[in-house]
Amino acid sequence: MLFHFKDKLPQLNHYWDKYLEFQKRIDVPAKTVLLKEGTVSGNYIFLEKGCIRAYINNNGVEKTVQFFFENEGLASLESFLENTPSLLTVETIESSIVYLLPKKFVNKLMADLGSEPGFVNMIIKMMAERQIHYMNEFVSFIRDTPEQRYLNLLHKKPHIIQRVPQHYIASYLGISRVHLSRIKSALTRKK
Amino acid sequence: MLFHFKDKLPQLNHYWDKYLEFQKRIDVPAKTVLLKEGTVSGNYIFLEKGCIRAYINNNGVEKTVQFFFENEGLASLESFLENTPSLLTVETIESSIVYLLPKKFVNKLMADLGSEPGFVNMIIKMMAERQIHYMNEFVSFIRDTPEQRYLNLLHKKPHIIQRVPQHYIASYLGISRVHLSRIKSALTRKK
DNA sequence: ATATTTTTGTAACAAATGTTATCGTGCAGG
DNA sequence: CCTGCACGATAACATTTGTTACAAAAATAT
Repeated sequence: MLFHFKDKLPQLNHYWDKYLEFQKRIDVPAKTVLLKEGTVSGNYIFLEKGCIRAYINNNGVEKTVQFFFENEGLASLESFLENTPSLLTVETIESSIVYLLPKKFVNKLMADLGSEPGFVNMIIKMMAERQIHYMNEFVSFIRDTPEQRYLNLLHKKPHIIQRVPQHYIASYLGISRVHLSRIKSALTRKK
Repeated sequence: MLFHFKDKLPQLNHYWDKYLEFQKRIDVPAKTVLLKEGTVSGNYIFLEKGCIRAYINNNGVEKTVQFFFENEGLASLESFLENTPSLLTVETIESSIVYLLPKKFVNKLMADLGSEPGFVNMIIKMMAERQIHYMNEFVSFIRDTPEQRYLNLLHKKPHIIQRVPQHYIASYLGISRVHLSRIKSALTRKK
């Protein structure tokens, strides 16, 4: 659904640079919506500074699906590729600096680079990585208890826990914020 | 993680045919393990007849992740691409007829077809579809109650419910088989 | 046809998780 | 320096879901 991009292809920096002029650099406060659920994704979003979350709104209840930090890029893959309305809303958590690259330039870029040796393999590898990422998230949801999921996050992505407000993390873990509080206090008591 | 293959590329049937001789056709009874958790995936698996499930074993408890039916193919993408041990076990539900295509021929096939016009785009599109599939599964887990997930399955993939034993479906929905029974009886009472 | 295994339903109880409400803390904006 | 507001902890209670156990029905093997 969402995929990283720019940082995966450092050896093509000279290509990226050709597109820099088409990007719009914007400086936005916290809680700014960059892509709204129900609209068609028009930009590839690259995050220079700050912190973003993607969430799905289920009759008033927001369920966070993913977090993004410095030097990560994203697009709603489904919406981007198929011009369908996005299921997700993308919103800043902190005040952030982002670059927006309109879709038509992304398409041009893909066309330009299609013949570049190794480019296609890189794209495939990138996509495989994203797929494996979601597969693992999915399996973890099926297999692990919320406590285990919290501990996984703590060990594998401590920066998320340090930087993101706890109620967003709770919704990312699929639990209520009260329950996450309980899990945390149970863990400190165990130690 | 798992991806369909052969049925997506009918216009390349003459290519596939070149590889048919390398495939092994086997006829196996129900509950035959085709790929065991912890081993490296060595074959692309194509299902001619029957029914297969992929599951992950969590200290004795099996969690079903996906079902496959006639004319669907699969490989543990992660294990296949990266030669890592598979997280999943793949096992027949009914007695089935499957074709196994060893990985080295799949690799050869990819190399042979790499220059074929449109082939790469097709691969990318296929992978995007798989990614969107897992994304949707993932979102559904976060967003929907077990009852909603059951109803989704009932409406969108009724063949699964008709054909697969209920306790596998329960584990696919992420709930106990008792709870699925409760959901079903609650639904019939509502009607 | 009979025996055996698999699958399903249901009840009773236990554990996990959600909901609502309240309180305290810290931080951002006036 | 205040004053809200966002955030997090906790308690009490409600609901959901899991677990275990048992029985019946259905499928499969002998």
